[in-house]
Amino acid sequence: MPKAKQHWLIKQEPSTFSWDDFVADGKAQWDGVRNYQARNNLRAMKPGDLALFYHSVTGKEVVGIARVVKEAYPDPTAVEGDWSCVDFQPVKALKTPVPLAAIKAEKRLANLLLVRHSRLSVMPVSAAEFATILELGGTKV
DNA sequence: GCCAACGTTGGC
DNA sequence: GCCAACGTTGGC
Repeated sequence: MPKAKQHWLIKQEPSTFSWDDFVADGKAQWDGVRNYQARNNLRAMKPGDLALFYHSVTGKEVVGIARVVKEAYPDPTAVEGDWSCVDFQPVKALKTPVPLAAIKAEKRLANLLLVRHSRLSVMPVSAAEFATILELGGTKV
């Protein structure tokens, strides 16, 4: 039996790497993570897992869905330390982006780490939370 | 642009 | 091992 898919949320400033850049490239090496908690989350990802793509700072909204295509491997951009990255490819954009304000207003998302721990850049999301955000975004996988 | 929250660093 | 200082992130 295959294990149930895990769900994640990955954050990026669109001025650095936006959803549009991601779609244009067709894939992304998610490198440069320098936070242990975020790194450990990257390492827990399996190919096929789905991740919400969130624009921080400017935008502040979930804009799309990405799929893990390669599990964690050593981050080639790390000059020192023990860091990892994974590869994603875009699945689809949300029909309607889900802004942070809407997430905060939704009771079912009160425990979302994005709200409770706003500085974490890679975080797990429960299947229910994932489904709720897709519902708010008017989108099905 | 400011500030709060958090992680990391370094002195003791 | 504690804690103050500092840097970074991200919401407002």
